[in-house]
Amino acid sequence: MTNPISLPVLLPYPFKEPFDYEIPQYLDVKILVPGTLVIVPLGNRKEIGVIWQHHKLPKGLDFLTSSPKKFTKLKSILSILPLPPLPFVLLEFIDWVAAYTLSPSGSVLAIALRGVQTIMASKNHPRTGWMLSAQIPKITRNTPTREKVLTFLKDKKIPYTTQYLAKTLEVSAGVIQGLAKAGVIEEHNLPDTSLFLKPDLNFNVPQFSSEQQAAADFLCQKVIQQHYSTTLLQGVTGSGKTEVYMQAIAACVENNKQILVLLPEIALSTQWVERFEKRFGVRPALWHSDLTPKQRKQTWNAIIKNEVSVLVGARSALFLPFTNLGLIVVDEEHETSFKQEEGIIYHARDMAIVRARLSNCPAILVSATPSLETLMNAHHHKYDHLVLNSRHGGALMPDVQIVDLRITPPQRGLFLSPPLITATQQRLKKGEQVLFFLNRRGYAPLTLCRACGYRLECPHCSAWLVEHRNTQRLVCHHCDYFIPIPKECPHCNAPDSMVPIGPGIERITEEARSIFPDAKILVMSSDNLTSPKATAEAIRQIDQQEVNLIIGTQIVAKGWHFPFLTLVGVIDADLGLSGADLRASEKTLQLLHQVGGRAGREKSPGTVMLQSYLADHPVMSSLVKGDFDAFMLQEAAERQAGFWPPYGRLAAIIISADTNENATQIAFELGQYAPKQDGVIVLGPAPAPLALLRNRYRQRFLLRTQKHIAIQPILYQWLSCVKPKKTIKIDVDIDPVSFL
DNA sequence: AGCACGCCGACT
DNA sequence: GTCGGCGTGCTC
Repeated sequence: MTNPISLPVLLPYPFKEPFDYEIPQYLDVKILVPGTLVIVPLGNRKEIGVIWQHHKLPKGLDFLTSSPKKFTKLKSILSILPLPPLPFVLLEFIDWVAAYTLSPSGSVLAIALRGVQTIMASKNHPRTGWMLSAQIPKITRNTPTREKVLTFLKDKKIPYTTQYLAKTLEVSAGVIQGLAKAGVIEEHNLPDTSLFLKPDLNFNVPQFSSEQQAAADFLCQKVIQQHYSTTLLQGVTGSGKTEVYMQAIAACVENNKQILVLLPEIALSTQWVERFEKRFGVRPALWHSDLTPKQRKQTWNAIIKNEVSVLVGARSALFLPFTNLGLIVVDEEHETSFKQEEGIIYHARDMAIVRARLSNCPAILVSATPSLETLMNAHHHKYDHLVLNSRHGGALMPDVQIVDLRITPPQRGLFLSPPLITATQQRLKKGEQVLFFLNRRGYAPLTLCRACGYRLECPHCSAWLVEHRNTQRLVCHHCDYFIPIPKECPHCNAPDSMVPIGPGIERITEEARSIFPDAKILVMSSDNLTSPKATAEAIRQIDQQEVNLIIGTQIVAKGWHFPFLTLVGVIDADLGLSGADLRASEKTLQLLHQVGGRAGREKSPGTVMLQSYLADHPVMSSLVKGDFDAFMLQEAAERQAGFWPPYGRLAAIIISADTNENATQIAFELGQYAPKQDGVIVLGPAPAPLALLRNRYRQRFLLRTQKHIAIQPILYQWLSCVKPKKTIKIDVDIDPVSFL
């Protein structure tokens, strides 16, 4: 076979396919393997691209037929970046994700290159330092300053930078330059920071119960086999799941393979890193959107050079150029924040499994409350299933009680019921911690005029404005709109007539302050914990028992370990059950189970009190009985009948436009071409639940197919029937989890 | 994505 | 008459 004269190059921009570029004489074709990072001309600019290759995608995802080449005059590749090529599996993975999510592969590549781009911008060469030369030539002139430098470097095993030498030895940079010129010292690359030290596997091996040991052994076995597999590690809250899978990480490090751990939120990484450090004596590498460009570049480079063994990160870490991946762990697998909702819409948990399959390595999904999809896969033996039933260190599962608000309601206009107040007082008196949970930010979710009934609504979204008393504002939770709290009704001008309806955590905090005046209260919501640092500080205050009453939203339901917490009060257990969301029950159960799981994780037993008007709801009885799986199986049975996920495939099409007319018009047009075939159901068009969002009018379709029917080719064909104006956007959400 | 080109309104 | 708004289309 003769050498090709051109090669496909994929650019990190919304292009469906790679472009072809000629290979110039001065570049060796043999080193231009797929994955090689190159600079190519694009229009009148220069861009980073990647030598691509057409991958055969599995049935159902192979619908993209590449268009016949019409370009005759090709431009040339300009140069090659001095970096190892992207690993082959990453290229495959990018094409796979692009096809699955119906996005341009260039856009997916852009996620994978978010660490390399800065290399171009910053002219940072690898940092170098100085060491004594192997053979020291006779020094021509030996000055005191030169002597100082030589004495310092005498037995040094690592290089020191010019800057460091000049500063600590109080000599000028010229002295060092002079020594270098004379050949007395020579330049060496600095070792790539100490960020990526190898874990010490025996640093602190935990004591395991027999149940934990068996699970750890099983996972280690999987890691040693190095084949694709997925294991669900399901352990009740506080069962020591993390320690168990860290054992698998150890086995993988011993195997000299890389490990990727995905967490749903960067806020959790602080506590996770601490646990990791306690176990292995070093810190893992980190990857999330808050890294500085420098950290990003360092980590990316270290990954592609195979210098990192363990990396913990958020969703986008899936697209890092691991060359030698041996294990992927998805912790808190059920968390909906694994679903990326903007740009490329993908579910990191599902894509993690794809990545593991392509890399032929095991994946571990970890949760106390697995998602229905995962639980069903385990039940149908698609996944291995490990269960940890008892809490670590002999702690007991919390006692869950329903506070029936029909029988013991709070005082009028207030939200804490007498039983919860009494229990809280008892716990606080004993020196224990209490948590009030309400998944609602702000003071009150709705403000209305007592005189005319007018409700304050966001002008840009179909949503009420939420009062935030701390900042004296009414804010929209869907866009950045806000107004000062009005003194009079904007509609009828009645003075002092605006009243807050319903509770948010600010209001609960106010109530708690008056009922428990001596309590040391800590509020935890995304409003006051705006950085991982602030979150870490809050966790520290809880850990050190500087606070004893914690009032929080969603954020407290994460995998925190609060050893002194013994009572959890759920202010409104019914919240979340009202929506028409397919997953309303599942999500509520998971959330309440997780919050409840924060209680009684050490010596003192914990209690969970659920304030509810729906005491007979199956979700409530499941929580009381603690039979999570039974409820989920019941839920699954109901979905099976209608081919809802996980028994069928679901995709949402969201049309958004500048005017309602444009949105409905294009929705109508698309509706004309709706696919009609057996096993395929189209719902819509209908206004999306958030019919107006950020000034965009939204219409929605839901497409549901039976499991054996690939949904992507159908969508691809359907959507190619219309070519909307640039101002109208059509987004596809495969496997939607949110129905807004 | 970024950038050029092109067609309409409101200015030195 | 031009300057510049952004809607549209193209990049191998």
